Amino acid sequence: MPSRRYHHGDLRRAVLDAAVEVITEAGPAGVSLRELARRAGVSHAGPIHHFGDKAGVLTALAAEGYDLLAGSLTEVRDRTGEFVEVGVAYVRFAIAHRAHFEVMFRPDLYHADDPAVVAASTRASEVLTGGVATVADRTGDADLAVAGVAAWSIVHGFATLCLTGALSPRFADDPETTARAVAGMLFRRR
Amino acid sequence: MPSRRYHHGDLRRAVLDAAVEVITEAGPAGVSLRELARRAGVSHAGPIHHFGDKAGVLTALAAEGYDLLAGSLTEVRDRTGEFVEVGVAYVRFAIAHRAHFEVMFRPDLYHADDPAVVAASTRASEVLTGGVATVADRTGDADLAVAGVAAWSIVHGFATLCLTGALSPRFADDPETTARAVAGMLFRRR
DNA sequence: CCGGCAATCTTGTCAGTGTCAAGTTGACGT
DNA sequence: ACGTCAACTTGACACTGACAAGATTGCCGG
Repeated sequence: MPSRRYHHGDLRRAVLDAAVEVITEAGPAGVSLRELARRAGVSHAGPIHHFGDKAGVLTALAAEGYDLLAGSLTEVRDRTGEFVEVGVAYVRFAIAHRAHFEVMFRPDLYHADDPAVVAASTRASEVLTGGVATVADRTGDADLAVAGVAAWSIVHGFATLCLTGALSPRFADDPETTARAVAGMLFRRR
Repeated sequence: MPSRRYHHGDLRRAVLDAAVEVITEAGPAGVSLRELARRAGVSHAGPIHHFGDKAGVLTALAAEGYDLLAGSLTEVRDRTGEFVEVGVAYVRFAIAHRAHFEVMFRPDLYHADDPAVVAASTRASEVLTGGVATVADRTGDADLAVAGVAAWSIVHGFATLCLTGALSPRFADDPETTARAVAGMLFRRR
């Protein structure tokens, strides 16, 4: 068994997977290029060829995260047609893909101006802020754009508070249900 | 002028101030103990005596941040009596004390179980979640605790999105006004 | 006044890290 | 067979966090 072939095969993916592992275990601050290389079974400078530098690894992870998020939100919107469920899906994504999420909103860790990242993040935010038009604001006269920001804010804030452990266990233990209740306070379907 | 006395005078404060500077310039990831020591004008191991380790510096910063936040929220609540303004104050704090705020909600960067931190953070969250009782939920029948989480979520989310640069300039340029509108969508005074 | 003493800061050192330059391997087209 | 180029290795350098040991200083009791 060639446990150490010269060419890895898919080092790029292996490094990203290792990054997810490490971040899950120790947070984004615990990531080191050399550790990722070790887990992927290559020499310490192997990953550089694929990502340029450390920030490049996290850039790829952020782009992948925004892509997954946009896809997930779109799917839920098209399947359920209920805007509140899109918000719940946002929270579900943050918890299921915690490592990605924790990197995505730390622009100081990666190259935030990367085209792939901005494209994917724009796509995700548009599903959220745009979908607002499909529900009734409970006052009926609010600015739709402001409502979009409000929707994004409330689900993003809830997700962040969940992940940082700021919420009491009563809410953190069943985040999806809590998220539905919280999001429902802001919007409700017609 | 003794530009380099052996005893600094208030190294602790100088290091914390330097940390705020660095974080403002390069984010929490750009902080290095040695750089802080350099800016404070002491040798590379000077700060360790006061903070134990690098995480200790950020722990002190987080505790200070939660303290400032709790004080600010309490002051606004007592002065204005309007809950929405407490939310606006939360956002104002995040922007005015960006460096503190960016550390506070990254528990992987510091000793999150530090007594001073948990005490101050509890104090701050209680002002927010507790103040909900003073306003009317617009449906009139929601769980107050859930409403507290919603309030915290929406202002925290908005603050975070502002700081990460995720919002369009139209909203990011006057965050306080936008925050008032966003918070007003969730609650309004009786 | 003065002698220790503890807090404060320095110096030296170590393993670990990010990044670059140069070399090595191997696959693939011609 | 041969060149070529991407993928990876090896080696090096400056920087970092952490620790140990030493130097300096303010201070407090006598």
